[in-house]
Amino acid sequence: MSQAGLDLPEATVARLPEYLRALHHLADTGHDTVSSEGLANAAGVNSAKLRKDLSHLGSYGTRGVGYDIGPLIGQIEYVLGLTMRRAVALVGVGNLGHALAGYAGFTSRGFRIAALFDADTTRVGEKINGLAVLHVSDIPVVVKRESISIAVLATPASAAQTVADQLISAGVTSILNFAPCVLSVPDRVDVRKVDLAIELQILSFHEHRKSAHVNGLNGEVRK
Amino acid sequence: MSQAGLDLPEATVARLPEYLRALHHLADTGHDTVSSEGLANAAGVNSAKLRKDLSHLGSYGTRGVGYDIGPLIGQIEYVLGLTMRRAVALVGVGNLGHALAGYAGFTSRGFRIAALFDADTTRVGEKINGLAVLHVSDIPVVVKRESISIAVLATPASAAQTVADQLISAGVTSILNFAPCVLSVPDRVDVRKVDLAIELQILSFHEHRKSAHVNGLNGEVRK
DNA sequence: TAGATTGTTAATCGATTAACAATC
DNA sequence: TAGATTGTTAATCGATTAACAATC
Repeated sequence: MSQAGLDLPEATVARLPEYLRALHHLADTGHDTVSSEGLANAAGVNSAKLRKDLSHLGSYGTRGVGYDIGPLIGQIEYVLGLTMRRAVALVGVGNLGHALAGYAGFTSRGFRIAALFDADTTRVGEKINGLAVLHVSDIPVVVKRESISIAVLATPASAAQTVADQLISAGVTSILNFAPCVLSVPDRVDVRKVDLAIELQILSFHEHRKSAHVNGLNGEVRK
Repeated sequence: MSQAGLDLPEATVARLPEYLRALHHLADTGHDTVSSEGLANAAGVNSAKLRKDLSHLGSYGTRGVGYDIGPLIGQIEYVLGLTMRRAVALVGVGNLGHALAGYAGFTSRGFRIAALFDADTTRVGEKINGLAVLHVSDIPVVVKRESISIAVLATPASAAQTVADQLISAGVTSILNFAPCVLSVPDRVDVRKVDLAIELQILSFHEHRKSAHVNGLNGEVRK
């Protein structure tokens, strides 16, 4: 009863890639099976949560023994749609985009950077990892030709919405947005956002709380 | 009754930086007040959630009018601990780390990269944005001297745990981890993880589901 | 069989949301 | 005052967790 159209809780979907990474690591280090406790530790969650998550995929464990690593990798990759290598477009090869274009993790974990775009004509033609940077005006033609459905957006915030609109009308239905702004997109398009400063600000909140604690304050009153 | 030791729901903490970004944008474009509906749109959430979140900070709105942007920015920055510019250490100036070292968003949004480290002696001494790369063996001395409590980890996964241990014993209590691995740290240390391949894999899951839908399948059965 | 471990249940917890009284 | 909008309530929803029966 394992299905692709499977409706999984979003929280589970977000953890499956971490399980997958941990399972690959276990496989690489010579393991064949792993207990929920073992895999949970490797993935940084508790074992009840792990078992609950995996139970949504169907039954890949054996009571008293654990999970068969090989088949479980196959099932998670299948559910995540990683049985094909997905083509990704990257827009914006500035500081961050340039680094993302060279990021080995994309290649090793199911993706292929199929096109690079930038609005700056002086960067067009430049090769990164053997792939030439194209002008953003080529987005419609190239995205269609390469059947690209996923894009990584690494432009300045001021350009992000316009580029997103162009990507979407060319056929992109998933966007990973590194620009610090909110994108407005049709319902059928999925957006995930990574904002590096926001991550640090969340940590800053906890630093602030920790220092209040050290001062023995239960609620350092402002002013 | 605004307090620093304030216990906020984690979900609220994670959204405050987004509100802050939207508020700065509104302030920059000449606005003085904004309604919950207006700010919610700018931040990509619904207005009920926004009002609930802000209610935890105390009362900064006026019924019938909206929120005063200036004071609200001040309050959110205060709660997030951004009234001081926090010193950050960055370890690993490879592909991604080099880009992060030059990321303007860190500087403009409350942080100061105070030290760069790498294990590769051939990179030690190299200057990035005017700051020299130091060897990881300098972590204990420099982290203490500069009172650094936040670190960004952009090393290979194989080195991440060892470097994290060194950072923590030098006094770091918050880590932003870009290495694709789980860190084990004491309870007092906060870790946030950014895994670029995982973000794409989550999008891939939704792509897979969308294509199953197009095929009219309610549950494309496997095999 | 005895020991180990999964898969599932049910209780609990936290987050979201609509609705509206309070109030500017 | 009338209109607008906040702050709060209460219902709902989804996620987490401990515990344990099922079963290898």
